[in-house]
Amino acid sequence: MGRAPCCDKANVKKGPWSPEEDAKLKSYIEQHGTGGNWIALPQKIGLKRCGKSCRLRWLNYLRPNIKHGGFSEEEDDLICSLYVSIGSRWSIIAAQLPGRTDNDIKNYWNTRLKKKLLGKQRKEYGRRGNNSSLKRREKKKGSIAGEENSMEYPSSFSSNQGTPYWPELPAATPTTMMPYSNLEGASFNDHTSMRKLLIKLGGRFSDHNDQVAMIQAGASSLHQYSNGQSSSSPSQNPNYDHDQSMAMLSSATIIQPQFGVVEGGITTPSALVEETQRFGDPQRLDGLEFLLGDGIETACAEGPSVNWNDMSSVIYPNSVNVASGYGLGIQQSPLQECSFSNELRYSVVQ
DNA sequence: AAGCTGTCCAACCGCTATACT
DNA sequence: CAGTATAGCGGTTGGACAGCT
Repeated sequence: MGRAPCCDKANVKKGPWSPEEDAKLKSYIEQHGTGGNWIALPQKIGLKRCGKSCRLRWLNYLRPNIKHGGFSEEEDDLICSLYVSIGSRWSIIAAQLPGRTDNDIKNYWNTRLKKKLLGKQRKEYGRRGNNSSLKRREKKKGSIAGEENSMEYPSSFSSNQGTPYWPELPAATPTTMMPYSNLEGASFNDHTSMRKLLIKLGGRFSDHNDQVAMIQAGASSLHQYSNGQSSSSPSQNPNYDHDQSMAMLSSATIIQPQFGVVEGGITTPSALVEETQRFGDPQRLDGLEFLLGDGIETACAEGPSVNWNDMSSVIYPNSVNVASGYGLGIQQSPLQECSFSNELRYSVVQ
């Protein structure tokens, strides 16, 4: 038996909000606050709306300082980076983007960013025109499961169609792992938001090192686009190529082949699939399947849940070393420091 | 001009987590 | 500790709109 509905569905208005409803809700909350009870709120102010609907309307539209549309490139990058690091936890991502709502970011990702990334990725593949297997697959595309499928699962990452294409990356250097510190308004140097983020993630990341590793993953992906330039902030680096960065975020930075196979690390898509199959949490791969190929879906159909750190470590093999303390062979230096904040500062010494 | 198609986004739905009794 | 209520989250839907044929 299911739980009782949160409100009387028959007497509740649905659909778009009228300006009058907006005004009522807004003025009440501005004067009295929510009272800690959204369910009771619509009755108090005479709105024939579900409490959940009121909450959503307030949070996504009426709340002060809400920004709509006009995402900047830096915001794009941050969203991509965080998505790659933590997946579709939109509320956490939104917490790093002042004035943005989780719904907005989610919509933006689903309607634009995902396509943008895929577009860049395809462009990248296209640039490598000599890739004969790619050509074959492109030719074959029409006969495979239709255009939608090819959109979701770029052929070059398809695990069941021959050798996967591995983008080449410059080896990671300490400079490419510089902390993410210059992104205006959404920096991980924002101590408070960082703390909140960590607290929120606490339930999923079992210890401090895991948390730091995860965040480092997100931070480092932003700084690897600079191709080893010492000025690694997008806004500071005169050679920063946004298009290239997006393409790299979509492919190269996610899986880093230069690390090779290391103990405790997984560095190929097929290894990722295998590892995921072992731990088996398809949810953790949601949205990333387009990076990995359609083998994922069947590979992850069953099995117990796995901590996201498992995925994070797969995607960022350098980070897993920080978190778990093995596979040290791939660390860039004996002392690796992260300066998100004093409290989060850490070091790893072999 | 009309119909079709694709895109965008507000809002809903169902689920889990958390708080409360 | 168990049961229930509420908050919050992420996925999905459907309508409005724009562009194309």
